[in-house]
Amino acid sequence: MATDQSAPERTPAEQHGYIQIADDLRLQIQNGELAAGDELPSLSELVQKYGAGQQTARRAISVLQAQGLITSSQGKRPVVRGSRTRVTRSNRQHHLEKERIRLPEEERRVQGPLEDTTGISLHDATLNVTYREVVADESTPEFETGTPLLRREYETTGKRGNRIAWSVSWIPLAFISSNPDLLDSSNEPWPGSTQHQFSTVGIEIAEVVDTITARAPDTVEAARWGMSPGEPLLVGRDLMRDTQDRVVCVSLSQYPADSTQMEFVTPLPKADQ
Amino acid sequence: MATDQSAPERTPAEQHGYIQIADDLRLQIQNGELAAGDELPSLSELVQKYGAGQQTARRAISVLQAQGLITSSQGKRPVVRGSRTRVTRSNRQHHLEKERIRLPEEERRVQGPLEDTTGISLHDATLNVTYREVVADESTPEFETGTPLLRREYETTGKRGNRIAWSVSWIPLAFISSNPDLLDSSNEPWPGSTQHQFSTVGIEIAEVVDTITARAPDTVEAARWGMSPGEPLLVGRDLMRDTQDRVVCVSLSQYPADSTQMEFVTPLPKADQ
DNA sequence: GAGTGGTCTAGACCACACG
DNA sequence: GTGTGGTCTAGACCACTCC
Repeated sequence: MATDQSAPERTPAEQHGYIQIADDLRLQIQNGELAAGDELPSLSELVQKYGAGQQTARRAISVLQAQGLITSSQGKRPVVRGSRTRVTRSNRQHHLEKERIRLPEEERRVQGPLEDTTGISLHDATLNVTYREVVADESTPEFETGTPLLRREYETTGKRGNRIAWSVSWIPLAFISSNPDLLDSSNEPWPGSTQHQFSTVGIEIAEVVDTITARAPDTVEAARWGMSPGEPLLVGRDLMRDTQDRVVCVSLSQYPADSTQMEFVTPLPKADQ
Repeated sequence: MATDQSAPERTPAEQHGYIQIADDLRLQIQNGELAAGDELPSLSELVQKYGAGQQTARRAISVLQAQGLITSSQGKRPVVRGSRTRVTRSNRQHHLEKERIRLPEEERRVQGPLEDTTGISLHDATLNVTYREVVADESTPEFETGTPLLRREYETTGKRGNRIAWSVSWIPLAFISSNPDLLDSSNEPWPGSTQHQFSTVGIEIAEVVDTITARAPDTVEAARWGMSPGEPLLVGRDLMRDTQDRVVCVSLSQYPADSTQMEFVTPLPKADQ
């Protein structure tokens, strides 16, 4: 009976063979029986141990990979993934940038925005900036459709062309056209933050709203970031409001979740006595 | 030649058949040629169109599923997933809770923390609270190992037993043992927030730090939340500091990324003139 | 060269949806 | 009952790693 499905292993709780194998291995990983860096059993060992076909064992492995618990590559046994150290991206930065606005340019340059947000020094990375004039459409619902915008795209890539950081921002041209320097991408990296750029046209930022969510990357995105399967992409959409309560800048940024964490500090006013 | 791999379709750019099929369909989805709710071609149609084996076509479908672009179920063709509306979880809440502390109990009860954070009314949901006394270990690195803690677990489930919200928090017993009501889970849901609970023992919260990341759920988690494949889990770790700069509470919370977004508002101090 | 995972084909049975 | 996806087996070639 070549295709007899009623294998003796099957229990009502664990309906499918590949899930049973995957769960068994998963528990070993979560228990610590298999520690980070350890090798998993080879496919043929799994086939023998669980009495399953090779494709079933393969599928179990691919489930664990999708859950981000293991990595696997050709010619080598699958390996238990360790937790990577994450770069912290904090909203404390918003405050620091505001304080730095009034420093002279030399001091503002000391540590640029790239180091701040990525923790990576410029020696190993290339920043690529693209400015383009566009009009607001459904991708920028915060602005009325048709509003002329400056679209600035920042991509930081590592030595091997892998993406390290990426963001886009949109600013209504009307707010910044009074300072032509702001429209010229050859002035990047600007010594200071977006907040400082706004200060040169008399706009003061009063509030930043960050909205965070996450999603699975598609094939192209995963390849660009060098992400391993099972690793989500953190997606942030930020919005800056000025002291007149106008939305002056919207930005979209992405980070691989296994190497990034976002931190938000909320100071609470002291209770009045 | 049954196992001849050099199919005419293969180009150097698209090395593998299943990736080629998946990418082709992905582009159709991202272009809008296939809109949310539309059915994908059936497996046999894909087999015919791409001249591939059925398993290859299946694999392409499973890639799209892992990317969160489609849903698929037995007996029906795969369907393009629409973007779900997300519940916003905001740090504005931290401020609001602080203001509510001094209201009389009846007014505090008007809208409970559950509605605030989940947007779901209590009629459709069940809140399950578990209190336990534990000691600090490696899961609570913010406290010295061995410190006695109160561990409070909150699970909100929907009508069909599906998890809607979940969090755990740890509080050093020394801070709250002076008010025995705080140690008794039958007082839940407490009329007001954790901030209010601390106010009953003379502790005022000065700062909340939220740290956000994301990861793929494992089999059990995905089943508990009723998450579809390819949907990441947002994980938050929050920390409350009091006016004496002591860490008084640590909590861990999880949400399905496709139905949740986190919002953080950072007000910036006005520049002094 | 042996071990091992990655991809692919061919063929089968089962479970579910829909008319 | 027919269509359709979900699971499984058996067998094959390829690509990579390591000795």
